[in-house]
Amino acid sequence: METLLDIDYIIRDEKVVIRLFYKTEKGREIREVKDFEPYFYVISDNLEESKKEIEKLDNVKGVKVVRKVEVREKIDVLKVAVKLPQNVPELRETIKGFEHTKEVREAAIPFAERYLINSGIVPMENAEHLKLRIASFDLEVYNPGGEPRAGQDPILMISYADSTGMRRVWTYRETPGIKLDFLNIVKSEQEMIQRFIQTVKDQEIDILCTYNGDNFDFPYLNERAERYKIDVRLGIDESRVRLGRRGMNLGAKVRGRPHIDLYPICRQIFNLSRYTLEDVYLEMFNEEKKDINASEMFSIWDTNDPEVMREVFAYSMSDAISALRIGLAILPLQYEISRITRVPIYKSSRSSSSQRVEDLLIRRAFKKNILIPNKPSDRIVKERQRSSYIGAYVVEPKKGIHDNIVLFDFRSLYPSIIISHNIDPSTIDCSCCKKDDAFQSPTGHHFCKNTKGLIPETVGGLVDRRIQVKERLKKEDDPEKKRFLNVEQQALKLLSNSMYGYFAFPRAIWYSRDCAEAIAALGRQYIHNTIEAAEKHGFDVLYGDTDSVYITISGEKDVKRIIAESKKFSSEINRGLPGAMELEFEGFYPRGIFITKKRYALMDEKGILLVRGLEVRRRDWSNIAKETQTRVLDALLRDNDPDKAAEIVKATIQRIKAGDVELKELVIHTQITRGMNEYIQAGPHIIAARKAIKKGREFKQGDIVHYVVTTKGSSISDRARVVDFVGKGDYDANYYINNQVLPAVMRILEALGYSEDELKGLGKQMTLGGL
DNA sequence: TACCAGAGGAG
DNA sequence: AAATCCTCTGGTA
Repeated sequence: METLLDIDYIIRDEKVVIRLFYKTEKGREIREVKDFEPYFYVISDNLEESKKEIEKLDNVKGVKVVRKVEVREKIDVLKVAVKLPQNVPELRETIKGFEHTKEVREAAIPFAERYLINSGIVPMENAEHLKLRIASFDLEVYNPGGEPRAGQDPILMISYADSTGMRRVWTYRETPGIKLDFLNIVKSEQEMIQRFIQTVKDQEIDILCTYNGDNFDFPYLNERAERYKIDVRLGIDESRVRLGRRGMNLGAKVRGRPHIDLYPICRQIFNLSRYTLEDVYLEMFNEEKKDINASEMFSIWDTNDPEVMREVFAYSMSDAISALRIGLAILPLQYEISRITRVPIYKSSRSSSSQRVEDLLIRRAFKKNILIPNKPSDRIVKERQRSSYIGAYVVEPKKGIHDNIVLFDFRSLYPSIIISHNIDPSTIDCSCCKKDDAFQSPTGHHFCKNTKGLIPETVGGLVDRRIQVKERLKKEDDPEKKRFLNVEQQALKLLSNSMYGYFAFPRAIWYSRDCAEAIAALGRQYIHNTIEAAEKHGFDVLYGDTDSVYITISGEKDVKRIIAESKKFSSEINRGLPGAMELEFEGFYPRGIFITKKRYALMDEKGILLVRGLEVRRRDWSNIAKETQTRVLDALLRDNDPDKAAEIVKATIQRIKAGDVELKELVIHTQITRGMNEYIQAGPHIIAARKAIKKGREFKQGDIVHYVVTTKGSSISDRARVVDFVGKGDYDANYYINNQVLPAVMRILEALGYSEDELKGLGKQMTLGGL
């Protein structure tokens, strides 16, 4: 048994050698492949001439005519084998200029990846059975000037935790009287770094986890190590950690011992207000983790108070332990994505959803002998960005409270449309099929009924496999195996749900606006028809969005009858649907309130509140407003008690006025979505961030600003401050009453049919304190 | 008051 | 570096 952890290539004696980094039952193994040549394809309008011309070029090892699939035809192209991977880009440019060349293809696939595609090897296979050794580490650094500068501020501690149970904090400060079994005091920063590196090797670690290691820990470690002329040789082949560019950010690569940065993964899979290690830990395990404000690290270190130092060492240790625990929880899904897309985990763990879909499609295309299209040029991308199309349909809700609500939705609507209608760039408007009825082609395009497209086949594969996994899941009793199967079905769902968005993504290789548009149009037809049928059936349609419909029978008190009628209805609809499609009875809600499109709340039979779109779901509203809104919803939906709701609002306003609301209830979290200088209109979060920058804090695109509206300043933006610079009690009570709590609760009361005057009175009265 | 930029959610 | 649909806020004229 073995698992492929990483792959690369080296040049030895002017020959290219692929290296496969395996973990086997016996340990680590680097296997070499020496007979795999770099190659690419040339489409030519004169194969003979092109072949002769290309054969004369330096570094070309062979040219042969091969048959490949292009869109829906088989065509002959030239396969050009070359000496070294670096010859590919050179030769591509030369050959592009040749008279008969129409296009050069597959000349931008990285060589090691090319081997992986062609060999069909599945990375991370058996990863769970081989008991991989996982470690995590974390640095604490000196930071007297606010943000630490690696050029001058030393690393103070390195914490380390691994799956064999080893725990360490290395430091070089003697603190008398402290005995902690994980604490290891060494002579210098240099020795600390060396101990860490040696431990990773001695422990034979397979995967290294960090929390933000790409952009902090590894770059910092590298720079500090460089000062001492130490090489951070953590690679299995004794190579250094390499910092590569990944778009705007860095990526720290450890050869053969994949480094997984958990921070970007957490940002991708969780939707939180903050993404500190503490917040993510709380979200995942519902446990508080020890936290020390990083900006205080230097003063703590300088003071060297034994009691405080003990806390800091414990905190440092908890960082590594938490990161390890998060890693162990998150890695199985990452393994699975790596296996399904067949991409090494270092890359797949850092991939966007469009990249993953594309990786999968490229591998499927190779299997089907399809010639892979080139990436679109920037000019084409810009052109594609200009065009838009009509997407999903949203039903105007029947506003207010309703009882006995049934929810139907189409199971995986878009994937099932892609499969059922064979939607693919290569099947669109084929000449072998006739244009069908309007339902089949609402955008005027039709899709081939004879030949399955690459994308429908791929989505079909994912969906079928998911059905099988779910079947196995049902029969499985072993909880561990159940977990693996559940992760597998999650990964399959993730990928099949990304396919529609991929079609409309301007940088996609298999971009097709027409396909995206057709999928959306068909989606609208299915939901429209369902709504129409529901109304004909005597249901009241309360709301619907994209693939869902909320219905009830107004005046009907008999819940059993409503549910029975609903089930009858869905099976009736399903009889008329194509194979892969299904309308599901999703749930029953005794009570609910619809405010506007995409904003509503439901209470289920267990009394659990389900809220969509309202302020309580948004990170850019304060907790005080969100909490109050939740309590008001609860009073209305559970207790049917508007007076109680009003009391809640009054009490909250009193608290705000009294000035004793905690800052953390008042913080508003808003992301910086563009460059700090690109704003035409800067909102409060940008103004707050600019003020913090003047005080030495760093803010960049992608960061979330955590701010409070204080009393100092004229406009709201003027009054907004980053929370770390706000003193206790320094908040603008009027803002939190009039711009946070009241709007959030009024919206709900308004939908209940309170007259505007009543509400104004309520609001005004409350604002003025005439309670 | 009307409009726009900006943010973030739903599905 | 997935799409569109939609609501709402705060700034500006």
